[in-house]
Amino acid sequence: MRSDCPLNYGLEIFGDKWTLLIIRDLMFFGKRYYSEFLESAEGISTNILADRLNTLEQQKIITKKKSKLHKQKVIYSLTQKGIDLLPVIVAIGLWSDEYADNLNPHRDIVIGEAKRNYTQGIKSVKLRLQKMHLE
Amino acid sequence: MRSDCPLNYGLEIFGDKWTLLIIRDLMFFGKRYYSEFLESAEGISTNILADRLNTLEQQKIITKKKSKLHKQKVIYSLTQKGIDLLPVIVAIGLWSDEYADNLNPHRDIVIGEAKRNYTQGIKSVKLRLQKMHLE
DNA sequence: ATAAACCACTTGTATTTTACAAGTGAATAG
DNA sequence: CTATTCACTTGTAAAATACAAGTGGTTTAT
Repeated sequence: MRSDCPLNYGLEIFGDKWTLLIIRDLMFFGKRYYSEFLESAEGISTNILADRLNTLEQQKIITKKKSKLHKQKVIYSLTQKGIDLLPVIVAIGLWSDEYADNLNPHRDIVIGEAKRNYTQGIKSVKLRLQKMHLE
Repeated sequence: MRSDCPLNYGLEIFGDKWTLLIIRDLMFFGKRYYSEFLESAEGISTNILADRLNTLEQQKIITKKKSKLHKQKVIYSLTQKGIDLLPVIVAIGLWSDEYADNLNPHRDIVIGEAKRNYTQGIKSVKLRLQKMHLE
């Protein structure tokens, strides 16, 4: 670790161009399989995806388990630590909504209530996520 | 741009291990000079710092101007777009407070009121920042 | 039963980014 | 006039990323 600054702690884990996109896919788009992450618009490559999934598992932000129905499929899920990244993703999304043009508005994902004061929105989406990712 | 996702917009600009640390230094530690950013604990190298400062200026997140008192010094300041990154930094900080050990608590920077619902905290720090960075 | 396709990766290599050390030129201090 | 400060730039080695191809089990189709 480079310092004891909390911002730095986060950045050392997900300070890159891909990690939070994987979290987003788990969080908002309900993706769970390796192949599903590959389909996302940004076009992550296979080795980078494998690397990030491993790091996220080590950091206990996601868990990995084999599907019992399809033995060759691996199911990735968010842990509580992962779900708690929601405010980070929301904050970035709202900032981008404000300053970028021609984006698919973040509002559609976070829902209107969250715009002004998104604490409540975060709580409700969190609850939904906690139920959703049991399998 | 890799996609029209708002999260991705943000990540393409500050999705790395250094950019938000520079914003933090401007925002919380009142740093304004190139040499001051170099002094931070994480140890950014000179070429990376120069590169990030340029990108941030292009993105209109910071402005650059020569000091009138010291002609060899350059003053960096946050624009409104930069100040509005506060919620992102706060969100990362609070997450880290929750999940990392032995960190210098983010609370000390964001102040107690911000913990539960940091919207108000964000507003007050924002106001201070807007006044502070006029020169 | 066998072949084809699927799935989650791994491997190899070229390209890009980062880290580290040193250097530059203008400005200021002694 | 000399030394130091300041904001960088440059060169190069090391690391990370991108792209293409391959691997080894698993499931599907015939």
